[in-house]
Amino acid sequence: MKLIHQLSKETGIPIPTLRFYEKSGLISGRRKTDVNTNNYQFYDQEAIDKLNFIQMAKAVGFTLNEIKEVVDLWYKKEITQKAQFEVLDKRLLQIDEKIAELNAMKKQIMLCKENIKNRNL
Amino acid sequence: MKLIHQLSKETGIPIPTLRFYEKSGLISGRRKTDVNTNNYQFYDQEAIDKLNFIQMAKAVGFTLNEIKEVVDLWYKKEITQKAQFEVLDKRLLQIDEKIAELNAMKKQIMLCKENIKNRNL
DNA sequence: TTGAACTATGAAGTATACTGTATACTTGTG
DNA sequence: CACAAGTATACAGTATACTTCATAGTTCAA
Repeated sequence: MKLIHQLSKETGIPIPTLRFYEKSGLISGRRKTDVNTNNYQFYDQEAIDKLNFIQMAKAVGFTLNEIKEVVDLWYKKEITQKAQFEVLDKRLLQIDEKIAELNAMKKQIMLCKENIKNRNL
Repeated sequence: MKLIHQLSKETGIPIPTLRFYEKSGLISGRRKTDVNTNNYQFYDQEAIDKLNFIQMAKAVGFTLNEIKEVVDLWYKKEITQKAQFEVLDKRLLQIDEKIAELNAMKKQIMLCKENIKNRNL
Protein backbone atom coordinates (compact mmCIF):
# COMPACT_ATOMS: atom_id res chain seq x y z
CA MET A 1 0.00 0.00 0.00
CA LYS A 2 1.78 3.10 -1.25
CA LEU A 3 1.02 6.78 -1.28
CA ILE A 4 1.24 8.70 -4.54
CA HIS A 5 4.80 9.88 -3.85
CA GLN A 6 6.02 6.28 -3.52
CA LEU A 7 4.04 5.22 -6.60
CA SER A 8 5.69 8.00 -8.57
CA LYS A 9 9.17 6.94 -7.42
CA GLU A 10 8.58 3.28 -8.28
CA THR A 11 7.17 3.92 -11.74
CA GLY A 12 9.10 7.03 -12.71
CA ILE A 13 5.85 8.76 -13.59
CA PRO A 14 5.45 12.31 -12.21
CA ILE A 15 2.77 12.81 -9.57
CA PRO A 16 0.66 15.23 -11.67
CA THR A 17 0.60 12.63 -14.45
CA LEU A 18 -0.53 9.96 -11.96
CA ARG A 19 -3.31 12.26 -10.78
CA PHE A 20 -4.24 12.86 -14.42
CA TYR A 21 -4.35 9.10 -15.00
CA GLU A 22 -6.49 8.63 -11.91
CA LYS A 23 -8.89 11.35 -13.06
CA SER A 24 -8.99 9.65 -16.47
CA GLY A 25 -9.98 6.38 -14.81
CA LEU A 26 -6.82 4.46 -15.71
CA ILE A 27 -5.78 3.77 -12.14
CA SER A 28 -7.44 4.17 -8.77
CA GLY A 29 -6.32 4.25 -5.17
CA ARG A 30 -8.46 3.80 -2.12
CA ARG A 31 -8.70 5.43 1.26
CA LYS A 32 -7.88 3.61 4.46
CA THR A 33 -11.32 3.02 5.92
CA ASP A 34 -10.08 3.47 9.50
CA VAL A 35 -8.69 6.96 8.83
CA ASN A 36 -11.10 9.83 8.35
CA THR A 37 -8.90 12.85 9.00
CA ASN A 38 -7.72 12.98 5.39
CA ASN A 39 -8.47 11.84 1.88
CA TYR A 40 -5.09 10.26 1.12
CA GLN A 41 -5.28 7.62 -1.57
CA PHE A 42 -3.29 4.37 -1.33
CA TYR A 43 -2.16 2.30 -4.29
CA ASP A 44 -1.29 -1.39 -4.55
CA GLN A 45 0.43 -3.75 -7.00
CA GLU A 46 -2.54 -3.52 -9.37
CA ALA A 47 -1.81 0.16 -9.91
CA ILE A 48 1.86 -0.56 -10.59
CA ASP A 49 1.01 -3.33 -13.06
CA LYS A 50 -1.37 -1.01 -14.86
CA LEU A 51 1.17 1.82 -14.96
CA ASN A 52 3.87 -0.45 -16.38
CA PHE A 53 1.44 -1.54 -19.07
CA ILE A 54 0.47 2.07 -19.74
CA GLN A 55 4.11 3.07 -20.19
CA MET A 56 4.77 0.28 -22.67
CA ALA A 57 1.56 0.86 -24.58
CA LYS A 58 2.12 4.60 -24.80
CA ALA A 59 5.68 4.04 -26.08
CA VAL A 60 4.30 2.10 -29.04
CA GLY A 61 1.62 4.61 -29.92
CA PHE A 62 -1.53 3.39 -28.23
CA THR A 63 -3.81 6.16 -27.01
CA LEU A 64 -4.92 6.39 -23.39
CA ASN A 65 -8.44 5.42 -24.50
CA GLU A 66 -7.19 2.27 -26.20
CA ILE A 67 -5.12 1.47 -23.12
CA LYS A 68 -8.06 2.14 -20.80
CA GLU A 69 -10.20 -0.40 -22.63
CA VAL A 70 -7.61 -3.06 -21.82
CA VAL A 71 -6.75 -2.22 -18.21
CA ASP A 72 -10.43 -1.67 -17.43
CA LEU A 73 -11.17 -5.35 -17.87
CA TRP A 74 -8.09 -6.69 -16.09
CA TYR A 75 -9.83 -6.91 -12.77
CA LYS A 76 -13.45 -6.71 -13.80
CA LYS A 77 -15.94 -9.50 -14.20
CA GLU A 78 -19.08 -7.54 -15.01
CA ILE A 79 -18.37 -7.92 -18.71
CA THR A 80 -19.09 -11.06 -20.74
CA GLN A 81 -16.10 -13.19 -21.62
CA LYS A 82 -16.88 -12.63 -25.29
CA ALA A 83 -16.69 -8.86 -24.91
CA GLN A 84 -13.43 -9.12 -22.99
CA PHE A 85 -11.86 -11.33 -25.65
CA GLU A 86 -13.02 -8.94 -28.36
CA VAL A 87 -11.06 -6.06 -26.84
CA LEU A 88 -8.00 -8.18 -26.11
CA ASP A 89 -7.92 -9.85 -29.53
CA LYS A 90 -8.27 -6.48 -31.24
CA ARG A 91 -5.26 -5.21 -29.30
CA LEU A 92 -3.28 -8.37 -30.16
CA LEU A 93 -3.98 -7.73 -33.83
CA GLN A 94 -2.87 -4.10 -33.48
CA ILE A 95 0.30 -5.26 -31.76
CA ASP A 96 1.15 -7.58 -34.64
CA GLU A 97 0.47 -4.78 -37.11
CA LYS A 98 2.80 -2.52 -35.20
CA ILE A 99 5.52 -5.17 -35.08
CA ALA A 100 5.18 -5.58 -38.86
CA GLU A 101 5.45 -1.82 -39.33
CA LEU A 102 8.51 -1.67 -37.10
CA ASN A 103 10.17 -4.43 -39.14
CA ALA A 104 9.36 -2.55 -42.35
CA MET A 105 10.86 0.63 -40.91
CA LYS A 106 13.93 -1.28 -39.80
CA LYS A 107 14.41 -2.64 -43.31
CA GLN A 108 14.04 0.80 -44.82
CA ILE A 109 16.48 2.41 -42.40
CA MET A 110 19.05 -0.32 -43.02
CA LEU A 111 18.61 0.17 -46.76
CA CYS A 112 19.14 3.88 -46.21
CA LYS A 113 22.36 3.10 -44.36
CA GLU A 114 23.53 0.94 -47.27
CA ASN A 115 22.83 3.77 -49.72
CA ILE A 116 24.80 6.23 -47.66
CA LYS A 117 27.70 3.79 -47.37
CA ASN A 118 27.82 3.13 -51.12
CA ARG A 119 27.48 6.74 -52.14
CA ASN A 120 30.34 7.81 -49.89
CA LEU A 121 32.83 5.25 -51.22
CA MET B 1 4.52 14.34 -60.82
CA LYS B 2 1.29 14.66 -58.85
CA LEU B 3 -0.74 17.53 -57.51
CA ILE B 4 -1.75 17.51 -53.86
CA HIS B 5 -5.18 16.04 -54.58
CA GLN B 6 -3.58 13.01 -56.25
CA LEU B 7 -1.01 12.68 -53.47
CA SER B 8 -3.82 12.65 -50.93
CA LYS B 9 -5.70 9.95 -52.84
CA GLU B 10 -2.63 7.74 -53.18
CA THR B 11 -1.57 7.97 -49.54
CA GLY B 12 -4.94 8.28 -47.85
CA ILE B 13 -3.71 11.36 -46.01
CA PRO B 14 -6.11 14.35 -46.06
CA ILE B 15 -4.95 17.42 -47.98
CA PRO B 16 -4.85 19.73 -44.91
CA THR B 17 -2.58 17.19 -43.20
CA LEU B 18 -0.30 17.09 -46.25
CA ARG B 19 -0.10 20.88 -46.19
CA PHE B 20 0.66 20.71 -42.47
CA TYR B 21 3.44 18.19 -43.18
CA GLU B 22 4.84 20.41 -45.91
CA LYS B 23 4.79 23.43 -43.59
CA SER B 24 6.54 21.27 -40.98
CA GLY B 25 9.27 20.44 -43.47
CA LEU B 26 8.50 16.72 -43.72
CA ILE B 27 7.72 16.76 -47.43
CA SER B 28 8.14 19.28 -50.20
CA GLY B 29 6.78 19.74 -53.68
CA ARG B 30 8.15 21.95 -56.40
CA ARG B 31 6.67 24.28 -58.98
CA LYS B 32 6.92 23.61 -62.69
CA THR B 33 9.55 26.12 -63.77
CA ASP B 34 7.87 26.71 -67.11
CA VAL B 35 4.57 27.76 -65.54
CA ASN B 36 4.36 31.13 -63.83
CA THR B 37 0.62 31.74 -63.72
CA ASN B 38 0.21 29.81 -60.49
CA ASN B 39 2.01 28.42 -57.46
CA TYR B 40 0.84 24.82 -57.75
CA GLN B 41 3.18 22.35 -56.07
CA PHE B 42 3.99 18.99 -57.65
CA TYR B 43 5.06 15.90 -55.74
CA ASP B 44 7.07 12.86 -56.86
CA GLN B 45 7.85 9.36 -55.60
CA GLU B 46 10.12 10.78 -52.90
CA ALA B 47 7.12 12.43 -51.26
CA ILE B 48 5.14 9.19 -51.39
CA ASP B 49 8.03 7.20 -49.90
CA LYS B 50 8.35 9.72 -47.11
CA LEU B 51 4.61 9.72 -46.43
CA ASN B 52 4.52 5.94 -46.24
CA PHE B 53 7.37 6.04 -43.75
CA ILE B 54 5.64 8.79 -41.79
CA GLN B 55 2.45 6.73 -41.55
CA MET B 56 4.30 3.68 -40.25
CA ALA B 57 6.43 5.64 -37.83
CA LYS B 58 3.45 7.55 -36.46
CA ALA B 59 1.53 4.30 -35.94
CA VAL B 60 4.29 3.04 -33.65
CA GLY B 61 4.54 6.19 -31.60
CA PHE B 62 7.36 8.19 -33.16
CA THR B 63 6.85 11.95 -33.04
CA LEU B 64 6.95 14.07 -36.19
CA ASN B 65 10.25 15.55 -34.98
CA GLU B 66 11.82 12.10 -34.63
CA ILE B 67 10.47 11.20 -38.05
CA LYS B 68 11.74 14.43 -39.57
CA GLU B 69 15.28 13.69 -38.42
CA VAL B 70 15.18 10.48 -40.42
CA VAL B 71 13.48 11.61 -43.62
CA ASP B 72 15.57 14.79 -43.65
CA LEU B 73 18.71 12.82 -44.37
CA TRP B 74 17.23 10.42 -46.90
CA TYR B 75 18.12 12.61 -49.82
CA LYS B 76 20.66 14.91 -48.28
CA LYS B 77 24.41 14.80 -48.50
CA GLU B 78 25.34 17.95 -46.62
CA ILE B 79 25.67 15.95 -43.41
CA THR B 80 28.65 13.81 -42.48
CA GLN B 81 28.20 10.07 -42.78
CA LYS B 82 28.87 9.76 -39.05
CA ALA B 83 26.04 12.14 -38.17
CA GLN B 84 23.67 10.32 -40.50
CA PHE B 85 24.51 6.95 -38.98
CA GLU B 86 24.04 8.37 -35.50
CA VAL B 87 20.43 9.32 -36.23
CA LEU B 88 19.66 6.09 -38.05
CA ASP B 89 21.27 3.85 -35.44
CA LYS B 90 19.40 5.66 -32.68
CA ARG B 91 16.13 4.98 -34.47
CA LEU B 92 17.08 1.32 -35.01
CA LEU B 93 17.64 1.00 -31.27
CA GLN B 94 14.28 2.65 -30.55
CA ILE B 95 12.63 0.26 -32.99
CA ASP B 96 14.07 -2.77 -31.20
CA GLU B 97 12.93 -1.34 -27.87
CA LYS B 98 9.45 -0.89 -29.23
CA ILE B 99 9.38 -4.44 -30.61
CA ALA B 100 10.44 -5.72 -27.17
CA GLU B 101 7.69 -3.68 -25.53
CA LEU B 102 5.12 -4.98 -27.99
CA ASN B 103 6.18 -8.56 -27.24
CA ALA B 104 5.88 -7.88 -23.51
CA MET B 105 2.40 -6.44 -24.01
CA LYS B 106 1.44 -9.43 -26.13
CA LYS B 107 2.56 -11.80 -23.38
CA GLN B 108 0.61 -9.86 -20.76
CA ILE B 109 -2.57 -9.74 -22.82
CA MET B 110 -2.37 -13.46 -23.54
CA LEU B 111 -1.88 -14.09 -19.83
CA CYS B 112 -4.93 -11.94 -19.17
CA LYS B 113 -6.91 -14.07 -21.62
CA GLU B 114 -5.80 -17.21 -19.78
CA ASN B 115 -6.93 -15.76 -16.47
CA ILE B 116 -10.33 -14.88 -17.85
CA LYS B 117 -10.71 -18.34 -19.35
CA ASN B 118 -9.80 -20.10 -16.08
CA ARG B 119 -11.94 -17.93 -13.86
CA ASN B 120 -15.02 -18.51 -16.02
CA LEU B 121 -14.79 -22.31 -15.99
C1' DT C 1 4.67 22.91 18.08
C1' DT C 2 6.47 24.54 14.12
C1' DG C 3 7.96 23.99 9.75
C1' DA C 4 9.24 21.04 5.90
C1' DA C 5 7.27 17.63 3.20
C1' DC C 6 3.32 15.47 1.56
C1' DT C 7 -1.58 15.26 -0.15
C1' DA C 8 -5.90 16.90 -2.61
C1' DT C 9 -8.52 19.78 -5.79
C1' DG C 10 -9.59 22.91 -9.39
C1' DA C 11 -8.40 25.51 -13.02
C1' DA C 12 -5.36 27.46 -16.34
C1' DG C 13 -1.55 26.75 -19.52
C1' DT C 14 1.45 24.07 -22.96
C1' DA C 15 2.99 20.94 -26.79
C1' DT C 16 1.88 18.09 -30.49
C1' DA C 17 -0.67 17.01 -34.32
C1' DC C 18 -3.95 17.94 -36.70
C1' DT C 19 -8.71 20.09 -38.61
C1' DG C 20 -11.66 23.65 -40.13
C1' DT C 21 -12.76 28.25 -41.94
C1' DA C 22 -12.19 32.18 -44.84
C1' DT C 23 -10.42 34.24 -48.74
C1' DA C 24 -8.72 34.42 -53.21
C1' DC C 25 -6.74 32.82 -57.31
C1' DT C 26 -6.40 29.10 -61.29
C1' DT C 27 -7.80 25.55 -64.32
C1' DG C 28 -10.46 22.51 -67.11
C1' DT C 29 -15.04 21.18 -69.01
C1' DG C 30 -19.57 21.91 -71.21
C1' DC D 1 -17.12 31.96 -70.90
C1' DA D 2 -19.45 30.51 -66.90
C1' DC D 3 -18.66 27.72 -63.15
C1' DA D 4 -17.44 23.67 -60.64
C1' DA D 5 -13.42 21.82 -58.94
C1' DG D 6 -8.81 22.37 -57.55
C1' DT D 7 -4.96 25.09 -55.36
C1' DA D 8 -2.64 28.36 -51.95
C1' DT D 9 -2.31 30.97 -47.69
C1' DA D 10 -3.32 32.47 -43.19
C1' DC D 11 -5.31 31.90 -39.12
C1' DA D 12 -8.53 30.02 -35.69
C1' DG D 13 -10.16 25.92 -33.41
C1' DT D 14 -9.91 21.00 -31.55
C1' DA D 15 -8.24 16.67 -29.27
C1' DT D 16 -4.95 14.38 -26.63
C1' DA D 17 -1.85 14.19 -23.03
C1' DC D 18 0.08 16.27 -20.03
C1' DT D 19 2.11 20.34 -16.85
C1' DT D 20 1.89 24.24 -13.96
C1' DC D 21 -0.21 27.12 -10.61
C1' DA D 22 -2.85 28.38 -6.68
C1' DT D 23 -4.89 27.07 -2.63
C1' DA D 24 -5.62 24.54 1.36
C1' DG D 25 -5.41 20.89 4.43
C1' DT D 26 -2.39 16.85 6.80
C1' DT D 27 1.51 14.43 8.70
C1' DC D 28 5.71 13.77 10.91
C1' DA D 29 10.31 14.65 12.59
C1' DA D 30 13.04 17.83 15.42
